[in-house]
Amino acid sequence: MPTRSTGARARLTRERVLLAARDLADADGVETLTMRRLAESLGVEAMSLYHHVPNKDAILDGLVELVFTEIEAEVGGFGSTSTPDTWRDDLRVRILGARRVLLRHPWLPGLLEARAVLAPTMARYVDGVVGLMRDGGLSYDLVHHALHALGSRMYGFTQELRLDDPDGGATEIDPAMLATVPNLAGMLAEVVHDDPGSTLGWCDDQSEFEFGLDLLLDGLERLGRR
Amino acid sequence: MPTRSTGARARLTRERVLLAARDLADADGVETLTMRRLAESLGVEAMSLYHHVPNKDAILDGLVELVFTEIEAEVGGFGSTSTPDTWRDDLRVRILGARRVLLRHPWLPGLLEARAVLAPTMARYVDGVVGLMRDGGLSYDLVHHALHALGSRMYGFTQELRLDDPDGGATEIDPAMLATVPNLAGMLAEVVHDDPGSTLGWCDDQSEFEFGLDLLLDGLERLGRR
DNA sequence: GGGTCTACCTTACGTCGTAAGACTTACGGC
DNA sequence: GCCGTAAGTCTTACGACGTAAGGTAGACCC
Repeated sequence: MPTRSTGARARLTRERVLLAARDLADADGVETLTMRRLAESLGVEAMSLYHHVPNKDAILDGLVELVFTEIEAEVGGFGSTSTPDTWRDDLRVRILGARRVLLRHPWLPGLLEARAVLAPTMARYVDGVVGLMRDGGLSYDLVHHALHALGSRMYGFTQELRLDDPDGGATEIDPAMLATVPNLAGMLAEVVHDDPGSTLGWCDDQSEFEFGLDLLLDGLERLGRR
Repeated sequence: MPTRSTGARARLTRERVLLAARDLADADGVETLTMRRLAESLGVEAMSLYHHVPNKDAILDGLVELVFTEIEAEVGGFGSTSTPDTWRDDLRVRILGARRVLLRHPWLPGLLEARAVLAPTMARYVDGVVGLMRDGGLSYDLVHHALHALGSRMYGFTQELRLDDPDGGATEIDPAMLATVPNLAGMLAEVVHDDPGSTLGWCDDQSEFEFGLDLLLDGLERLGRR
C-alpha cells in the first residue's frame, strides 16, 4: 500500500516548518538552526523545505512573526484603549506580557536585531503601544521620543551587560583583573546577585528589568503631564 | 636577494591583524569579515593568520578590546573623579564620548551582544562608570540598578526599532499595511523624521539617544538624592 | 654544515545555504 | 486503464565558511 505514505507522513506546510523551527530554536538556540537539522527534525530532506519557504531568511522572518503572534495572544490583542490616568500601568502590563513570551523564546532578541524588515504583527504591536500612549494624552512627538527611549525594552527585553553567567552563577572574574576594577569589585561584593536563573540569557533579571522600565515610564508620565 | 623578502613584506603581527580586521569591518561590516578576506587584505593566506591569533573568535574579542581602547582615548581615560553635584553630567559626557567612537564602528554592538566574555578594557570602562556614580554619592545598590537600567545605553548605543531605513530615508511601509497600524501611521505623518543619517545603523538618532539617556539619568539623580 | 625555530603556504575536511534537476505520487480527462 | 500534469520530495553538486594537518623557506645558532 504505497499510497498510504501520503496519510502516514503528515504533509509539510509552511506552518509546520515554522513551528518546528521555533521548537528547535527553543531547544538548542537559533545558532544551531540549520536547514538540514530542521529538515531532519521533520523527517524530511533539507531541500524539501524550499517548497514551502523561499529561503532560510524567510524562516527567520516567519519566526519573528510567530513570536509576535504569541505575544498578541498573551496580552489579549493589541487593540484596547486607555486613559490619561491608566496608560502608564496599561503599557507596563503590556510590555511585561511581551516579556513573558520572550522569556520562552530567548533567541528572539538576537533575531530582531539582525533583521531589517518590520514584520506586520510586530508593527501592530508597536501600533498598540502608540495607541495606549495616545489614549493617555501624550502628543505624537512625545510618543515618538518614548518609543526611542524605551527601545528594545518595549519588546520586553534589554540588551544587557553580562556580569552574570547565562547558566546562573556569577562569572568568575579572575583576581588579577579584579584589581583593575575596584569600583566594580566593590559593587559586586555588596550586591550579591542572589537570584540567578530567570534571566533572558543576559543578566536581565525581572526586577532589574522592571526597575529600568519604571524609571522610563515615570519620566515619560511626568513629561506627559506638562 | 631572496632574504629581501623579509624586509619587503611587513611582518604580520597580532596588532596588524586586528587593525586590518577593524578596517574591514568598518568598510564592509563584520558579517563580511572572513579569515580569507582578512588575509587577502593583508596580502597573505588565511592560515597564516593562525600564527598570530588562535581562531576567529579571538579576533572578534580583540576587536571589542580595540574599540574600548579607542573609547578610553576618546574620553581621556577611565579614571577621573566626580562629585554629587556633577556626576550626572560627568557620566553623560563619558557616555556620549563612548557613543562618538561607536558611531565610527557601528558593528561593535552586534559583537558585544553575541560575545560572552567581559573584555578587560570593557570591564574598566564599566568600572569607571561605577566610579563616577559612587563619587556622586549613589549607593552600590542604586549603582547596580543603574547599570541594568542603562543597559547598552551605557556604551553609547541603544538597540532600536527600525522604522527608519539604515541608509537614510524612511522605510516605505506599504499602504495595505499602513491601514493596520493607524496610530503608528498618525505618528509618522506628524513627526517627519527630518534628520536621517547620523544613525548607528538603527534609528538611533543622536537627539533621540540623548533624550532616553537624560530620562534615565534624571530619574537616577532623583533617586540618588533621597 | 646541520639543527631548530618561526612564519608562511598548501591541501583537505566537514559545515553551511541553496541551485538544478530527477524521481514519486495524486489526480483529472479520456 | 492510460496519460499528461503538477506538486512534493529527494539527489547531487557548488561555492562559501572556519580550521586541522602538515609542508616549506629563510634566519639564527652551534
